[in-house]
Amino acid sequence: MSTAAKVRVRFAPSPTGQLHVGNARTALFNWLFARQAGGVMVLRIEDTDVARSEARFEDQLLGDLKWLGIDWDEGPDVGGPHAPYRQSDRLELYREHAERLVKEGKAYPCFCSQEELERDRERALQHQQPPIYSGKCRGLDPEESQRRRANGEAAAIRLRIPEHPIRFHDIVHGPVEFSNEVVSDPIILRSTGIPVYNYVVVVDDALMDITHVIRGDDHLSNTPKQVALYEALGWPVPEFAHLSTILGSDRERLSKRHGATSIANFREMGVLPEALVNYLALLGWAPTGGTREIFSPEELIKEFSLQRVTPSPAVFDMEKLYWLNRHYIKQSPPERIEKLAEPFFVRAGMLPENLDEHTRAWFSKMIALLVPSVDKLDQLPERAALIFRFDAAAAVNSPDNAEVLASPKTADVLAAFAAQVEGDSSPMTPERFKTIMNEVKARTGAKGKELFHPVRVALTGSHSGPEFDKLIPILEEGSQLPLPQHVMNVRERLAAFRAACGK
RNA sequence: GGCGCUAUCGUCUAGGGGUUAGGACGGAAGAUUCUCAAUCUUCAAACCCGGGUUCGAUUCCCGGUAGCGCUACCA
Repeated sequence: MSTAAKVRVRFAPSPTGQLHVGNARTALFNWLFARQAGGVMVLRIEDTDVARSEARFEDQLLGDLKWLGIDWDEGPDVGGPHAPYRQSDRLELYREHAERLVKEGKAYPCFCSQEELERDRERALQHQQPPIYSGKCRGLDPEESQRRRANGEAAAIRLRIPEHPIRFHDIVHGPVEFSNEVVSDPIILRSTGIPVYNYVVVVDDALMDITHVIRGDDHLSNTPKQVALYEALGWPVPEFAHLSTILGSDRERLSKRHGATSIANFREMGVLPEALVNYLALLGWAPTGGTREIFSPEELIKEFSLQRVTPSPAVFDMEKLYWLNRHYIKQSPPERIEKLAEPFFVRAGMLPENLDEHTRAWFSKMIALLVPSVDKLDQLPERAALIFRFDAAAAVNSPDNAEVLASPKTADVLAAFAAQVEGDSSPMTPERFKTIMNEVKARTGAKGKELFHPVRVALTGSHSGPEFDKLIPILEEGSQLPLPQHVMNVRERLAAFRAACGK
């Protein structure tokens, strides 16, 4: 291939379901490669499997890719010089080239019935032989075949596999060689006239001038057939790059069984797209030196290299994704996180549909308080339970609090704290809280944990939690806001807690 | 069954004929804080097995094993 040839890659998903992380990673590597080379990214929809393809999946697919920040220069939605970009719209093309191959003697009609083939196959398997096509119709006289077809006899079209080993180059695996003995003449056009995937993909890739085929390594074993097809069709063979499989923690192919696997799942969990992109890039690829982990999409475009892609399969590690997600959440402008987090709170019944100015300002403070402790945005409402769902009775009865509540100083501390709070109706500010605590400390002699833990339990229901300095204003201001769920302020909490203790 | 691909800490990986085999996630410990989270510091943790080549293999070659994939008128 000449170096002047413009890089053209394609991502060719089937619209049969959600975009899976494995495919997303393939799309990403294609995109990174294209953008780095200043090449063209093509999106092609492989919808020849009519039974499983659905239009709504195609829309989702495009949406998921866009969400990840992956764009394309040619595709079903934007068109392009090689349109159409949906295989179902290209059927005529496939038939045309198949007939051409037959005419040139590079392919031939096969009249074997499916039952017959199935029998052969089973027999071969029983005798522990490779179940390859017998070649029965290979030697049929072309004119005779032509006549039978003209008479309406159903025939599939098979490619004649050459009598020599098939070699090709793979950027991540190096040179690959397959013996032709094991690649029996594949069917390219079914007797129904519907073309077969391995054929279609070659016609499309060739006609779309794809220079680099970057895809999952489940296609590696299909590649010899495809190479034979390119050669039979008289088209240049592209470069290949077969990406390893992504596995689950049990080293089995990643599936729904392993939890979140679709891009939509991650989006709904509150994983940021740049975190997912960064993580996916690191699955199977590492930069020179191998020590850097954080990459923006722009940096990935600069650094990425197919030559540095590992051939070995990688286990998807949710913890590392979370680490990156935490990183990007902290890096983000707070307004962005607030905006993304808002729906989670609305859904949890903690926020109204539309926030007024005061509520928004308050919400912003709360997010700042909660955000350091979450892996993903959907954990925010549960972290906010200490603000929205204070339950005095549960606090009193919780085994986690038993030790604190049984501690000798606790009763004194709480009594002194209550006396201070109740003896003064001025607003509860962090400063006032501090003053009160100092007073309680002086009166009871308690300090450190024995001072703070009882108060913490009484006000939040737990002996662990965020700093009071930040928490108190959120409680106080929250209690003034018209929220779907009332936020109890310090006085309310204390009263409820003491009442619960009394029982 | 055949063919193919793969094999470095638990995980993602760097490296490579002689190295203290590096980084990151996670784990552990410590610092900090009333506590949790965050943050910082430190620690533990790996070359699948067997042959060969070689003065020397984790690295190169062969075999084994294991995992995965393909073996369709699926994609």
